[in-house]
Amino acid sequence: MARAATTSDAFNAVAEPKRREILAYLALEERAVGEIVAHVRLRQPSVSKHLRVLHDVGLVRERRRGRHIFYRTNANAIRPLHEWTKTFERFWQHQLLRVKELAESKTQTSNISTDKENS
Amino acid sequence: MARAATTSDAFNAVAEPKRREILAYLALEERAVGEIVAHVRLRQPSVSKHLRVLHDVGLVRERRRGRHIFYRTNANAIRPLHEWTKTFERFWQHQLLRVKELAESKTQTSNISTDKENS
DNA sequence: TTGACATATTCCCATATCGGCATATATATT
DNA sequence: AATATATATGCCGATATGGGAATATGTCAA
Repeated sequence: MARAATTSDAFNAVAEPKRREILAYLALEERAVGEIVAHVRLRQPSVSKHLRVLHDVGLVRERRRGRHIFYRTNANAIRPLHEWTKTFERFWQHQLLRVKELAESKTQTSNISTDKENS
Repeated sequence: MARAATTSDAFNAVAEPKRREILAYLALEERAVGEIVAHVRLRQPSVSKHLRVLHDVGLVRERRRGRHIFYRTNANAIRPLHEWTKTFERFWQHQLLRVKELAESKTQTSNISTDKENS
C-alpha cells in the first residue's frame, strides 16, 4: 500500500474548495447540473465528477426529472463533521480563558516578561 | 495547471484520519513526538510529516524543550471548520422538521403514497 | 570531541486527484 | 428513426500525497 486507504468520506469530500462551494449553493435549493456549472466556474464534466464524490458520501441527493438531474445538499451528512469539530469546543474555550487571564495579570503587573511564545 | 491549487488549509489537514487522531490526542495535553509515535501506529518520519502539515496550517503549536519538541492542538484553528459546518445547521433542522411532518401526516392519512424518494 | 538520543528532511514508489477533452448514455422532441 | 439536449464516464497529463528507508540535524551527556 502507499496512500492512506482512501476511505473517501465526508471529511475528504469537503476538503475540496469547489465542492464546499457546491454544497453551499445546493443547500438553498435543488439545482440541475447545468445551473451548477453556470454558478461555479468549471466545465460540466468536472462538476459531474464533484457531484459524484459528494453523492457517494451522501452529501447530496439527486432527483431525476426527465433529462435533468436535480441535486440538493443533504445537510444531515454534514452533522458528523459538525460533531467532530464540536469535540474541540471546550478546548478553545479553555484557551480563550487563558488569554483573558493573561491579559488581566498583565494589566495588573505592568508586563514582566511572561513570554513563552513560539511559532 | 492540473490539480486544484493545493490550498493546503485546515480542511485538507483534517481530511487525513491519522491527523484527526493526532489532533484528538494532542487536545488533552501536549506530547513529545515520541509519545505520539507510540500512540498512533506509524513510523516516526510519517508522524513528523503529519505534524508538519498540522503545524503549517496552525492546527498544532510546538514547544521546544531540549531535544524534545512538544506539540499541542491549537483548538482555535478548528473553529473555522466548526463555523462552516454550523452554516448548515438550519438546513438539517429543516430536514428534521420535514421528516417529522411527513411522519405525522402519514399516521393521520394511512399512507397514501407520497413517495418521491431517490438514492 | 564523541556518542547517544529525538526529531526532521530527503528520496523513492505507488497511488490518488483534478481538470480538460472526447465520447458515451439517457431522455425528449420532431 | 433522427436529432438535440443534459449529464455521466473514460482517458490523459500534471501534480500531490502518504508511507518506508536512509540520512541529516540538533541537543544533551560523558
